[in-house]
Amino acid sequence: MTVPQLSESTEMYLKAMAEFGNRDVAIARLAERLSVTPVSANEMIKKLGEQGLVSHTPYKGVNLTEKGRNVACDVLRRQRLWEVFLYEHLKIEWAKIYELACSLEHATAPEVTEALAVFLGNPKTCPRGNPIPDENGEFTPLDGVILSDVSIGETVTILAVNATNTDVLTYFQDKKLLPGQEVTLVEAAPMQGPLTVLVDGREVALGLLLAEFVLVKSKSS
Amino acid sequence: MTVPQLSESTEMYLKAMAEFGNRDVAIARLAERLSVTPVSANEMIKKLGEQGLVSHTPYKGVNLTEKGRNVACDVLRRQRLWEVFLYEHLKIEWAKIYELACSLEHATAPEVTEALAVFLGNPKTCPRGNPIPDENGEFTPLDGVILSDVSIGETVTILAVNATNTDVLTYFQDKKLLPGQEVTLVEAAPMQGPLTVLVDGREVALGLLLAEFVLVKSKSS
DNA sequence: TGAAATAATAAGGTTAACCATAACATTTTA
DNA sequence: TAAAATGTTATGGTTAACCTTATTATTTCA
Repeated sequence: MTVPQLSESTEMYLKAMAEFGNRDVAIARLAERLSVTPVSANEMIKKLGEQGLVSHTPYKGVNLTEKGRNVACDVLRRQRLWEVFLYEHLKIEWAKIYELACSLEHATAPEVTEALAVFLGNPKTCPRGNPIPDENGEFTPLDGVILSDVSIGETVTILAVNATNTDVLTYFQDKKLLPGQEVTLVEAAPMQGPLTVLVDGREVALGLLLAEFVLVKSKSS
Repeated sequence: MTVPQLSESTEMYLKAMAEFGNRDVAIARLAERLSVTPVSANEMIKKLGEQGLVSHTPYKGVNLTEKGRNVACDVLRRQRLWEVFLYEHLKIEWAKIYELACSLEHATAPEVTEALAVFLGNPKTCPRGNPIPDENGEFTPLDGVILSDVSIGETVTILAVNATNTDVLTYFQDKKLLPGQEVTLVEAAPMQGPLTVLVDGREVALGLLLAEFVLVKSKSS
């Protein structure tokens, strides 16, 4: 009790936008991601705009303002620190930590965030591979490409898995598509068909939408 | 996100009632404790009654039903486990842990609660001295008396400090009135005047309302 | 026992964050 | 370039948990 200056809902909108990257996002995409109707998202974006947290260009999309981005980075920091704790210390299943950490993040006072960071040894990345912003909101974005942009035959290492939905994460977990894992792109079916990748000696078919969640690093680069 | 079946508000009402002990509590007391108006508390109690969580006898008070008590014990378990974590592992100041743990408790899924208990080594008491219910909601109530019931000259050990307000807790912390501490009752001023207790070689004056928060164990018993 | 204190209820209001439906505006694309 | 798709706004509605200001009921105690 008595943590939030900004509502949980506000934090979720800002975090979702940050996860989309530093670019204009269609309100409809945001709405999808947050499981609300586009109308609701529109209302909310209007309020966030009035608070100077986002800027919305009609028919173009929304993006975070600097103020909004600062808040978002703080939320991401809390989220990802809790992910580390749940995974490393509580031994909770990889696929579940995103959702569980998400609940905790909104209930976390700054004091707890910083003490947690110290306890965890100021980790740089979360178990899903994403960088953890430092106390000033700074972090080095991952340098990688999405799996669907890799060429056939190439072998790459997974840097991060950016899904947030537990079912999707469970699928990645089952297929061993986890950060650090080496995968080889075997085939890309035509007409937006699935990619076939070789993971740990086994072939896995991945729809393009799923493949977009996977950020990889070429062995060469 | 996606933790609560019962609202945070519901959990707070039930927890507060559990903290009052297994007895009828005046709705006005509850309202005070939760910082809401008696009218609001009445409305809420009515709803909780409809859900079978509490039973209210007009002009007598409210108490938890068995169902309500089970929920409350679960909330207390989460609360107190987080207190242990914040105090023992994150090294957060004793006086602040109640409030910080309170925020976290409502965002904690059963899975996290149990993993946390294991991580902490299934502690039996929280840093404020209160027992932590086990996963079935069972716990042994403390066997002690409140400080204001101790006789003059007696030396006792503090079992628990039941305050929940951070300012009050800070006061106890400053005066070293913490679980495990030995204190001697020196004087009880007349007309509901303060108690004077000897703590760690220093005399401390404690209003009766404050003294009621302190549960102690006689050296003899 | 009757007045004061306390408790309960009634009535009407607020806020945040949703929802649906419908109308209107702009952009994309065939 | 017009129709389809997408995005925006308008309108009105819901829910939970609060609030205030009465009014009414019960209990306590002088």
